[in-house]
Amino acid sequence: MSKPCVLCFSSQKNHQDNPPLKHRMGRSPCSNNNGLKKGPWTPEEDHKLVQYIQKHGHGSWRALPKLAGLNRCGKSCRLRWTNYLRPDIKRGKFSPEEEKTILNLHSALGNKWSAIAMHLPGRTDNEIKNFWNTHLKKKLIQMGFDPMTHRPRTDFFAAFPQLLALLQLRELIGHQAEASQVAKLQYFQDLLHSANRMNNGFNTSTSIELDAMLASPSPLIPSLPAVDHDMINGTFNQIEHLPPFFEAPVSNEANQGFNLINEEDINNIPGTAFESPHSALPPLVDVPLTIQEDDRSISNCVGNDTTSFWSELLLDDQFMAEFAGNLIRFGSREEDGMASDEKDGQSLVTTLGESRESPCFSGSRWLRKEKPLTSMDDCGQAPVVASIEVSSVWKKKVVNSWGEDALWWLIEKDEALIAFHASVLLRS
DNA sequence: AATAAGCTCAACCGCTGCGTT
DNA sequence: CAACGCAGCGGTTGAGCTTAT
Repeated sequence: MSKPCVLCFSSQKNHQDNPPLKHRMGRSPCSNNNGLKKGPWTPEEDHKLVQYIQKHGHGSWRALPKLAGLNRCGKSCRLRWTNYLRPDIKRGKFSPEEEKTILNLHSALGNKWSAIAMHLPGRTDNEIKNFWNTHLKKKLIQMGFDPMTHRPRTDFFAAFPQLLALLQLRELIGHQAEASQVAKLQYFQDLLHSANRMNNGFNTSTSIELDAMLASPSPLIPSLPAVDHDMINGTFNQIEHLPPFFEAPVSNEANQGFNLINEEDINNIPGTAFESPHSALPPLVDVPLTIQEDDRSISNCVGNDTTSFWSELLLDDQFMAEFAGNLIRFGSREEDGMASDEKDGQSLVTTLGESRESPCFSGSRWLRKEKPLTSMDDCGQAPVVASIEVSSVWKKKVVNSWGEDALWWLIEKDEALIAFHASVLLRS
C-alpha cells in the first residue's frame, strides 16, 4: 500500500511514470530508468559487479553500471554490493549475543538500522531490519512488551490478543491455571488503565471498544469470569470523581474522593477460588489483610525476601536486567517516610543483589513502602511493609471477579512484573 | 500428493541530508 | 539562495521457500 505523496497528497504510485514537475527537482530517481533491469540479480551480473569493484572500487555508484557493463541503475548496484556481495558480510543465523545486542541497541536507538548495524560487524542494516521485523518484534509482543518502547504494554486493546495467545499456548502445554491467572490479571489491570486513560481525558473510543468487547466475551477464555456490565458502567461513571490511579505518593487530601472498603466488605464479597501461580513464578508475598480506621484503605504487605529467585532470573539475562532497571524509574520510593527520588535510577539488579528488601517495591505506582520492620523473619531476612491505596470500586471489582488473593497479587506485582511473569511462562 | 498458509529476505521504493554548482 | 546530484536510510513488497493441513 503506497503512502500519499507529501507534496501533492495523491498516490505516489501514480507518480512513477509521470511525476509532477515539482517532484523532478533534486534528483532523478532510478525508478524512472528506461530499459534498466530490475529484480533478482543473476550470477553473471554479480560476477561483473564484484570484478569491477575489486578492481576499481565502487567510486561513483551512478557511473558504475555503465563502466562495469551492467544494465542496472547505480542504486541497485550499491544495494546489491552492500547487502549481499560485500566480502565481509557474515551469513547465517543471528547468535544469541547478536540478538541481545540488537535488542539493547534498538531500545536506545529505535529503528536506526544502519546505526545498529555499525555495532554488528558483518551484518547489514537490511539484514538486521528483516531479523527485527520477522523475529524480535514478534518475540517482544508475545512477551507483552511494546516493541517500540521496550516497556510492558499497557494498552489493553493492543496487548489482550497476545495474552490470549499466551493463554492458549500455555493451555496447550498444560499450565492452564498459571496462564489463566496471568491473562485474567492483565485483563483486569488493563481495564484499570483504560479507565484511567478515560479519566485523564482520552477519547471515548476506548469505551466503545470496551463495550463491544464486554458485549461479546471471547470464547477463547471460557474461564474468564463474567464481567458485570452494569457495575462497569457504574464504575466508569464514577471515575471522574476519582483521583488518578498511578500517582505516587498520594496525599490524604488527594484521596478524599475514594469510597473505601473495609475488611467486612471484602470478606462478604463472594470470590472465586484463586490459585496463585506459585509453581512457575516467584513466590508470592504472604499478605495478611488489615484495614486501618482512617479514610484510606491501608494494608500491610509483609514480604519474604525473594532475592535469590529474582536474581537468578534477572541477573543472568542482560535484557531482563536492563528492563528491570527501568522499572524503578516508574515511581519514587520512600525510605523511613522520606521520599528518596535519587534512588529512582538505581538498577533493580543492584537492589536485589545488595539489599534484603523484597522486590515488591519495584517501581510500583500502586504500592508505597511505608517503613521497614526492624525484626527479622524466620530466615533472618527483613520483611518489608507497604501501604496500599486503591479505590474500593476496583477492590470490589477484582475481589468479586477473582477472589481476594487476586487483588493482592495484582497490587503487589504491578503491570511490569505481570509482563515479566508472562515472559517467564513463555520461557519455561 | 496437492494445496493453503505462513515465513523469509533480497530488492525495490520514496524520502532525507548534504555537498556542489 | 535555490537548484541540482548523489548516497544512504527506513519502510514495504512479493517471489520463492517451508510448513501445516
